[in-house]
Amino acid sequence: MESRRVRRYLPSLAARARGRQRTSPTRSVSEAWLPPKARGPMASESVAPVESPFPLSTLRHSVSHLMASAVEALFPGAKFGNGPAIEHGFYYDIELPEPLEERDLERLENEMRRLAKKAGAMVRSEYTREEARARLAQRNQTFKLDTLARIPPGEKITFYAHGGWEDLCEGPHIDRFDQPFAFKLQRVAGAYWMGDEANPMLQRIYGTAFWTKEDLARHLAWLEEVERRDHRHLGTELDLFSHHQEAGSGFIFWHPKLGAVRREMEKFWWDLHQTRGYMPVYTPHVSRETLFAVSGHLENYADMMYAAMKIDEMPYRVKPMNCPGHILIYKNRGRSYRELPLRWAELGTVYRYERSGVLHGMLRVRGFTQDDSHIFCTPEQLPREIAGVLELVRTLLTAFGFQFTAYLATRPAKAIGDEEIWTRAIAALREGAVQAGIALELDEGGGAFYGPKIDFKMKDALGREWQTSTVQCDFNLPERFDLTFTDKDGTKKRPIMVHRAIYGSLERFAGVLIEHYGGRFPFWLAPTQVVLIPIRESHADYCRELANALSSDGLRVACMDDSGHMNKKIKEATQDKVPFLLIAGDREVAERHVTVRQREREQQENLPFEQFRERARALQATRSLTL
RNA sequence: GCUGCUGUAGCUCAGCGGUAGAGCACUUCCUUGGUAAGGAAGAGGUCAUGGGUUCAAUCCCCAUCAGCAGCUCCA
Repeated sequence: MESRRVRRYLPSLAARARGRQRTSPTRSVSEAWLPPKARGPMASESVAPVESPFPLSTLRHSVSHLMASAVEALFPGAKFGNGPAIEHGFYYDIELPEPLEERDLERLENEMRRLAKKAGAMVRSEYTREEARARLAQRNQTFKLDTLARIPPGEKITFYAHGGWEDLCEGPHIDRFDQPFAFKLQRVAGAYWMGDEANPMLQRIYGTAFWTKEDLARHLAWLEEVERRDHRHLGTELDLFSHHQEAGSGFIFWHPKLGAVRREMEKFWWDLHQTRGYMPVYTPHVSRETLFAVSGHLENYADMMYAAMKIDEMPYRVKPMNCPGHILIYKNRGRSYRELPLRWAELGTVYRYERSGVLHGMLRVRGFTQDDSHIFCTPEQLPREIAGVLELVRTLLTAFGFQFTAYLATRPAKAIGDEEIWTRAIAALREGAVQAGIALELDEGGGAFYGPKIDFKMKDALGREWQTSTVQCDFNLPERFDLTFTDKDGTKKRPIMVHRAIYGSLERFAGVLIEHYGGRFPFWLAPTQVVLIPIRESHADYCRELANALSSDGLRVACMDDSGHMNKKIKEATQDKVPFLLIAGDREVAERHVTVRQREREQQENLPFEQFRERARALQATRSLTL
């Protein structure tokens, strides 16, 4: 694997790998509830690659060199950092006296094309450390000298050159530039040298390359589709949510249309829980600070918590998590083994400080509602409880049309609780997965310090992966709060606590749903499910009658009975992505029919209203993903 | 938080050192139309906020707030 070999030369790759774990199963309990950024395979990469002796990543790595040489040609004095291939392309980190602008990218592309034509072969040369140092020092390449110094003794030191421009690099590279390939420079952003905040910030130029124009075009089309589905754009376009300067960043205002979606999410969520023996609990948003001292949040999590407020001279805090509240309910009286397991669930809104630069639409926010639940059980009950949670996760994610993968995260280096309890808990997680029939991938050492967990990554309609659901064993909080239950033999024993969230955060899940569906919500979630459009004013009564009937079935219906032209109403409802438009004129009124325009279907159909009504009821009742 | 970019009508965006424009949306009137924009008129802006430079600032400078692309971070 190239990337593995390159890593020694390019330590920023390690940082990249770390960054990627943000969305990977190594996230800790709180992280699981924080919105990661989606990353996903390019649609174009699923297409069979053109026959080539070199993998795509090698081409991209080489094109990053080509770009660097173009930068040096246009901006003499540039100092080069690292320039690896990455998942969807490549980048190069470069220090320049002036910030680059987007229009510079076009100049660079032209220069790259010019250089590629005359560059010919890429030539590999091996040097001694001293020679290499001299070559880099002569060009005053201080970052490269830094990189050179990090190459372990005994390793070969190689340079790759094309068209007279050379770069310290382990390779491998393509053989020549005078062969067909297609590339595009995409954007400029800042990036710390070696990924360390303490280091100077370089300018990172991102680009991508493919062997053919067609592949590149496909990739760019995919990016456009991602752009089209961006929940922030759709949120404005479809009047779903907003945030406000007056309210501060990272806080979401759900508009009525997204409110309707959320109500459906909540209803569905609660239906699933009620039938699985969960009980609802509600806990306050603000508590005395001492509660979070006991829980350890103050000690370990203070950076993420909002400052204390004084009430009656005592410090209070807004909650960053729901668990301490649920624990207080548990501790409110003595507990018997007879009542375990206790399964308590709350849609609990929490507030966490996130650095301003990480906020992102609904996906990373400062106030959000977790679909939080805590299960208090005996060690013996653990496998059964885990199985129950996993089944619930599968049921819920599948209902929205997500595929998912589950990862078992085991004991990290820094952990509390003795070996034995970890071993038993991990065995319980495995056992639960077997019972639920869910395959586990292993994330060795990826558990939280307080217990092992299973994280889920779900894949959306564009193939991007998101982490939402998580199931975590906790040995820490039961200790800290001295939770007990009285067992059969009359002795006090320590329960195990399981934290779990399935949506994770309603904000983030809703944001992902918007992108997953591209704003075309399935019938049961659609903010407006049916729109009625009378052809003439004289048909409005009929339409209102039908609207009332559908409305009494519990559906969200709008009757566009104001004056105005039918065509325009059709256009508006279509743009709102309403699943069904029912149009009625003389013919329909006479026969008690409707003409149905179904979203994204050319063919419209004329059918008895009652028949449509049955169909709508069925779609709603089954939470069907298709119309 | 850091680097860069951005902030003009509800939305998308023009524009300019001499206090502003378009399209859509909105309001009113006309239009009764068989499947994606009927017509006309009107209203709507402290040009993000606060300082500064200038005879004069929406425009130039600084700060703040907010957004965007990344980086870093996310027990």
